[in-house]
Amino acid sequence: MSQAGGTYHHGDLRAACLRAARELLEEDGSAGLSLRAVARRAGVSATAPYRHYADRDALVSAVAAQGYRELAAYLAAAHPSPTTPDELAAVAVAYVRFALERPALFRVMFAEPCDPNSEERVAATTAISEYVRGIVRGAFPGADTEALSTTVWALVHGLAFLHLDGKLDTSTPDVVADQVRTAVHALFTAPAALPRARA
Amino acid sequence: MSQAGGTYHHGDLRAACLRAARELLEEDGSAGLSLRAVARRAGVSATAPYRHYADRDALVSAVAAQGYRELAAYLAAAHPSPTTPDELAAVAVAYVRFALERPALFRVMFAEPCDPNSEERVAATTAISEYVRGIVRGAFPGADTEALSTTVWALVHGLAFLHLDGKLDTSTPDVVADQVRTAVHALFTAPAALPRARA
DNA sequence: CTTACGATGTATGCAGCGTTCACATTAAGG
DNA sequence: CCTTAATGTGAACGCTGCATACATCGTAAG
Repeated sequence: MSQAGGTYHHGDLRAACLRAARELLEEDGSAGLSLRAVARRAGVSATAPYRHYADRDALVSAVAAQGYRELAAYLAAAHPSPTTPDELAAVAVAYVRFALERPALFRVMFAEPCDPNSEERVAATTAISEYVRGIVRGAFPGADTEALSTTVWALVHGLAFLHLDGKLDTSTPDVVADQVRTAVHALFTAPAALPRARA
Repeated sequence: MSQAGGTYHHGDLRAACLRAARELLEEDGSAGLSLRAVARRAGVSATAPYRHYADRDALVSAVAAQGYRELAAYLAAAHPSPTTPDELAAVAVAYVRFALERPALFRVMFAEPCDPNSEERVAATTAISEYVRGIVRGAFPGADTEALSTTVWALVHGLAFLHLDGKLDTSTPDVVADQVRTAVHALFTAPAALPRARA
């Protein structure tokens, strides 16, 4: 099944479309991600992808979901289970670096109106949300997990987007990393004050 | 000049296109923002807008720039020159509310690859950047203004985006406002620790 | 072995989009 | 009044997403 001769049936068009979409995304940005271009790259007729994706949005959602999974892996690789502020900052740096290394993908993941139709996409996003929550819970058992998770995720996410939009200095990766570390440390020098936050 | 009969020359097509674009954005989201739709709404031929905007991106940039100016005014209206954490939190709440009230516009402003070609757009963004810096400088004279500005803007910006993408609870405006206030206060209970941040 | 069937890919066609170009109309100034 | 530059029009090109009807193939029952 996985072996495709290449005559009429492709073999695994679904995966091939995803691959092609990722490539187009990196090459031409999200503007170049068209179903027809994907089909061309996969060496298949323009309408063939519709057998595997209901419409363009479905393909985009699949790409986004894959991006979420990769992001989770990327963060986990930065540090499996951070507890100290330094370790947490390392994960934050990884988050921003992920965004800057795959800007188009990151935009597809977050900057587009996310329809709650795609189960795959929703699952992937809640997974990363849980991941952040888990980290905060482990690192700051006394704090209001919910509020603190929101705060730290928002901070890191905002840093990623502002860098992506050129609103902050992105001259070198080191500069970026320092900005992120500074911001995260600013947050966690006052964990004791948080537990009183509203639910 | 401003009075247009309506015969052949429109009178102020440039402004009319902007208005139409804003309306389409609110009605159909950014997907519905097409040059042809703008032209139709302005009661003009499909190619007429090209006399005033080089291409679609130029129109979008103009819309974004207008959004930036409105955002600045919106924040200033929340509090002219905040100094206490509470006042600053009020501005932050306004920022997020702006995003949630005009989601499509906010996405156009930030979620799209911002080409540095549009002078108007760059000017508007640096203006708001300076605005944030000014607030931080006034509220926390002893801190590292640059780092702290980055941190607070990123936090608020991230909150806005996560809310926009449905990653946080947006059931009621009050819930949102509380989340924002909590996050901002978490930041500013530890201002004394910040001055040692790198430049 | 044959045959029918479901899954997969193709061909065609429609409407909408951004953009270009040649042309029409008009307001403004010498 | 007549020229000129600015502004709006119309047709046309290639691209897009998408729906529909058709072709091809693996497979499994008879």
